[in-house]
Amino acid sequence: MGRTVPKASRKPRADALRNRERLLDAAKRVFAGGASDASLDAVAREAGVGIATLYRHFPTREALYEAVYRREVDELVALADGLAGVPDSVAGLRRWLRAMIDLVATKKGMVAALAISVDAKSAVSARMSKRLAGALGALLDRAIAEKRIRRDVSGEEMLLALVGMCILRDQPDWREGAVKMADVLVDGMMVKK
Amino acid sequence: MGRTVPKASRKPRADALRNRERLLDAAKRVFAGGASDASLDAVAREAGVGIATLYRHFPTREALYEAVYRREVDELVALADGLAGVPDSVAGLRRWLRAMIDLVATKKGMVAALAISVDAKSAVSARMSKRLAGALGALLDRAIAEKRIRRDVSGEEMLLALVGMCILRDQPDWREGAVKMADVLVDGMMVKK
DNA sequence: AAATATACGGAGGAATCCTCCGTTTCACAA
DNA sequence: TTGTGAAACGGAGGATTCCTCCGTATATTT
Repeated sequence: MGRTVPKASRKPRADALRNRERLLDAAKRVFAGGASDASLDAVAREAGVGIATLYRHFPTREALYEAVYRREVDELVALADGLAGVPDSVAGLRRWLRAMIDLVATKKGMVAALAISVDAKSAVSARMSKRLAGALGALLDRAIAEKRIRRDVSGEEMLLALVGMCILRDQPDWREGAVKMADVLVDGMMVKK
Repeated sequence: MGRTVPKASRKPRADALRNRERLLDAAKRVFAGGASDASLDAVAREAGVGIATLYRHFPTREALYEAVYRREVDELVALADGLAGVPDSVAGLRRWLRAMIDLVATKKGMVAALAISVDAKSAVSARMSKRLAGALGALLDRAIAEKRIRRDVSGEEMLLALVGMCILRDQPDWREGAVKMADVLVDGMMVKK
């Protein structure tokens, strides 16, 4: 019996925090161009840190992705919150989709991360897409409540379609096409009147 | 100057043909469940053939994909030809999209193959998506000519969107969602009247 | 300063990719 | 048939990446 709580856990070590930051910076740098399939060894090397240290901080590739892109996901979620107050719900929806595409356009690595997060066995960063789907779902729900769009498309479905549309393509004209298709998607969801 | 054609090229060797077949069969079997990232060593092993033989017949992973899925692509192209004669052009379009999704639903490995074919540096099986985009483009063009859908979406763009929407997802309800989104896409493309 | 919990680095086994090269087999002609 | 050279074969092995194990080093606490 006695203390099932082992210890009053001490303060985290300074070198651990420092290395975590270094790894995140290195990962951002390495994933920047969309090379999200870069070797983790390379990331560790770039960070000037042993490979074991990387794995200790981020047990899986997805965990690293999640940490790297958490901030951007946060931003998108916040944006959705902000857009909830906009008068025109459909316009808000369109704006959010555009923001999502924009972000993806700059952080191409994130798309792959998202894809992996959805693509099977990744319970870890599935949370990332869950949150995005939730944010998008809220926007959809509002437009649905106003009877402006059909009600049988979930945030998750829409997000998958959007991400899917972005995931391919390396060409420069990439963004425009994605925006266009996103708009088409919204057009298709609007109830005819 | 006689024969610029070097030789009256002899008949291909029997063992070469046999091994090619074996490799294709093995690949079909191995890729069946969508495990299109299976190791090529495994495919060679399954075929009971040396790894070098695999690489000799299919220099790249994409070349193997293309060979495996050529038949299905042929079918879709043929279907598009057939649907060109259907009275309702938009209905034909919808039917083709559905067929594409159906095929993908059974041969999940093909999606990954397609994705890879689009995803950068794969000149080899880019042909596969080119042909599909062409087939789809023809259907679109017809509907455009009849002024039934907007004219600024290309076959390639639409295919990318569709494939993207399919590429994620492992859940059983997968197909229905994809069909729904494809319909939404078409709805969004129809000119309002 | 000593104790100890915590973190570090890198060696190294396993898997995969792909090439090189010596050996074997087949198609064709004599 | 049999000989011969072109064509195909197999698998060893170097390179890369993944991930774990474990001995060493260091920060925090007493």
